[in-house]
Formats: sequence, C-alpha cells, structure tokens
Amino acid sequence: MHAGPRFRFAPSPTGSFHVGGARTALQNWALARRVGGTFVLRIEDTDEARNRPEWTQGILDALAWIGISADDPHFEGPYFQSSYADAHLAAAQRLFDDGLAYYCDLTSEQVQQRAKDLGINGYDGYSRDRGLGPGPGRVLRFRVPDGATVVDDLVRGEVTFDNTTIEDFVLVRGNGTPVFLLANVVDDIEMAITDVVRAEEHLPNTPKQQLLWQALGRQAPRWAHVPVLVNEQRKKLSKRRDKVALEQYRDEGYLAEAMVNYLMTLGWTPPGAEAAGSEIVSWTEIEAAFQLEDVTHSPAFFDVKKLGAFNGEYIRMLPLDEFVDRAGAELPVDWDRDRFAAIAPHIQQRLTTLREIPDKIDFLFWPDGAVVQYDDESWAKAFDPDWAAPLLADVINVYEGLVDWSADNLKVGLEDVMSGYELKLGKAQAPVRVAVTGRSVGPPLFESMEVLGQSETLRRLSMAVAATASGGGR
RNA sequence: GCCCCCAUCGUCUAGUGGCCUAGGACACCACCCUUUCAAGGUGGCGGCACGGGUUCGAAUCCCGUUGGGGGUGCCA
Repeated sequence: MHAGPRFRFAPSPTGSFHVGGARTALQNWALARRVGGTFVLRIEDTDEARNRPEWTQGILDALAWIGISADDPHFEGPYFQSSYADAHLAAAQRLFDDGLAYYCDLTSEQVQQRAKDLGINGYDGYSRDRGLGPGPGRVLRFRVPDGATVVDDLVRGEVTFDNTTIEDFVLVRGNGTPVFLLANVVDDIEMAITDVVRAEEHLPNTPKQQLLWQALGRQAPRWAHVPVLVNEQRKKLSKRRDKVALEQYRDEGYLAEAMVNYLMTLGWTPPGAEAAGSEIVSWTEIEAAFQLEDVTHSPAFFDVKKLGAFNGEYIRMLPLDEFVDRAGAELPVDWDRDRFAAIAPHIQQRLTTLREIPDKIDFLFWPDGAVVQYDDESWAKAFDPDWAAPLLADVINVYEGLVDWSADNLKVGLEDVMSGYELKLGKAQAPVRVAVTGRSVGPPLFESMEVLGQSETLRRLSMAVAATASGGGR
C-alpha cells in the first residue's frame, strides 16, 4: 500500500478490452508508478457482468499483457462497484437529509412533456420546493446550486460550466437503485481516489461529479481528460464499426511492447524522440517521462499501419532465440520447431506481425511427397521465358551432384548454370523459387532450400520440369 | 436545441511571441544496396482551416467564422 496519489482505472466488463481503455490504463499506470502512487482497479460490474467472471478475468489478462501486473506493489484491486451498493444508497440518504437532494414524482415521460410545453431543455426543477418524501416511483434528484462550476483539468486547464445549464439530475431511480454517476463518485470517495485520468468523453459529466464530491463534503480529485481515439472518419472508436479489441491485436501477433509504445505516442511524444529520429521508446523511458501536462488536446486517429510499423521494429529488435520462442506460439503444432529455428533468422526481418509467419514459410512444412500448389500468376511469370525449363533441368543436374548441401553451394550452383544462359541471379532464381515454394516471393531461396533438404528440393524441381513438359503449372 | 472540447504535412506529432526557410515519425515516391520480398541507406513530396485584431515581430496571445468531435437517460 502506497501513501501517494491514488489513480483509478474503472473499466466495465463487456467481454473485450478496448484499446482506448488500454491507453488510459497505461497512462494511469505510468503516473502511479512514477510518483510512487497506486493504480486502483475498479470493475464497474453490472448484473450481466457478475454472471460472467470470465469477463473480469479478461480485463486482468489484458492488463497483464500490457505490463500492468496485479502482483505489482503499485497495483490495488480489483474492487467491484456492485459491492459498494450500500454506500451508494447511504450517500443518497445523506444528501436528502442535508437538503441537497429532493424527491420528484414526475416520470421521464412527464418531464419530457413539461419541457416540450414550456419550451425548455430537460428538467426544470419542478419538485425542488414541493417537500416530497421518498415513495414508490419517486426519484431522488440532486439540487444543483446557483453559480458556476469550474473543473480544473490537468490537460485542458480550467473549464467553466454555468450551473443553469446543469439540470437537477437523478441520483436514485424510482425503483430505488442508484444511478451510475452517483455510484461512481461514491466509489471514488470510498477508495480515496485522488486522481481521475480518463477519456475526454467524460468531461461534460465532470461538473456533476464535482458537485457531488462537494455535496458529500469532500474535495474533488484532480481531473485529467485525455483526448479520445478516433477512426478514419474521425469518430470515436467504437466496438461496432472498428477493430478495437486489444485481445484481437494480441491474437494477430502484435507484440505487447509495440502496442504499449504505440498507444502511448497517441497524444504524447516521448522527450528525445525527435532528436533520436525514432518514436520507439522503452517503457522505462515512458514511465520516467510521461506527464499529463504534455498530452495533446485533440483526438488521435488509431492508425493500424503505424502500429504495424512499430510492431515490425519490435519484432526485429527481438534476440533470435526469443523471436523463435514467441513466434513458435503462432505456428501449427505439428510443425517441426528445429526446422523453424533454422529459417527463423531469415524471416525475422520481413514481418509486420507474428501471425504472418505460417503463410510465408508453409512450403517448408508440407509433408514429403506433397503436390506443390503453384500460384498461377507466379508460375506464368516465371516459366514464360523459354529458358526457364532447360535452366531448371540443368539446375537439377548440378544439385544432384552436390555433396555439401549448403546455401552457399546452392547459390554457386545456380550461378554456374545461369552463366550459360546469360542471366542475372534475380531472373534465374525465379523459376527455381516457384518450383520449390509455389510462389514468386518468399524468404531467401538458397537458405530455404538448405533447410528443405536435398531430396525434397530435387523432387520439387523435377516436378516443375514435368509440369512444364505437360504444358502448365497444374 | 442546449452545453463542452478541439483545430500544424494524408496520419501521429515537435513547436508556449523572434532560434521556423515550420522539425521528426508512419505512409507515399525515387534512387542505392540486393537472391524474390523485406530490412537498411540516401533523397523527395507534403502542413500552421479562414477572417479580424494585439505586437517592431505571430503557428504561438485575443475575438469571430467555419469545420470536426463529444455530452446531453429513472444506460453503464
């Protein structure tokens, strides 16, 4: 337990973890650790969520993936909103007793009707002075005081709201249950939260919350509203339209380090990034430097392309054995791990995500004797020249006699053959590549053939020669 | 409707009145390297929304316009 500031992160379980949530979690985490404070996790659970413990576990897993570990001394929780229900109602009662809230018997339809008739917006304070007590169907409303509410925001400065634009909002529903806004504030008070760092979409509700803190006799926390993440249409990232599930990126082979780094550069630039000519920064550096005052004010487009660029860099930075390890998890279980390790150094530089690996090297793992499925376009291009088939035959001859089956020798062998055709390596390798891999692009050819082995390589080469003789790739 | 926020290359951003001929990153283009594809290297394209002020001087301060976003429930 740390004595410092207490940052809260309060996700609602929905079955998937939003990348925007991941970013605010990370920001809270960086701050909490840097200032020696606490990251307080509170699950805003609902009835549905309570019946689905795996949703809560999903949040914990997602947080752990991006480096926010429940075992860390700066981590506290998880707490659950539902377990504070009594406190929510007690607070409501206090507000009523103190005259800071009052009951109203208007239904929402009636409120709407009144607004329409009077030509006003929302609720007009109809029951403010009617002295109603609690009763079935009656809601408890907060008595918004006169004046103005100034929200002092760490990223935006002072934001002033005229209290006349804030209607007497509901605290407790007609059925006796507290609304989210009240629950939220009471929870924050119960958990002694001192810093609320969250997405900008919550800014308009902040004056209500601040008023509630004050009415409950507490000093409001420090607020910070960071810009939202948007899609290419500049709309808030939504589950419906956009790819926002952190788990999905994880499953597609994005590295947590890359995701974390990218997320943190949205709305903030690590100091020194410009001088270094790179935005790739370690978490240690991020944690040491991140501060709310430096966060941008405008929404940021979540650019998967740039994420991919970061991811590629992180993959390339991995030590080879670690790359083999992590990539191994993405491979079909029946693939020979030693064989993969042999080709690994040659594909590490060619990836955006780990997920792409199988498609790039599947030809190394076809069962022996398999019929090569040629890509039509690749075949047509490689075997269109009339030298292709004869060259392949010559290559087979040379390769059959190779004693030391190594990439270097394979290269020399092809070079010997191609000199007779006055070809450059770039051209000459094409039919060989298509014959062996079925495609015109892929990992370095000679290294691939070395891994494939002599007999299987020769078999495939012969197969292609036979196919040219019969007039096509299929 | 009402309230709030925002506005620098296509995108993410640096910039807090003179260091700005507006810098970097991603993307894009060209060239180099090259065993296809990448990676790497070099170079290029490309921006202060608009209009008024303030000031000797404005991307930077003020006002307005326009544009974008968010909020606005007896949802969470």
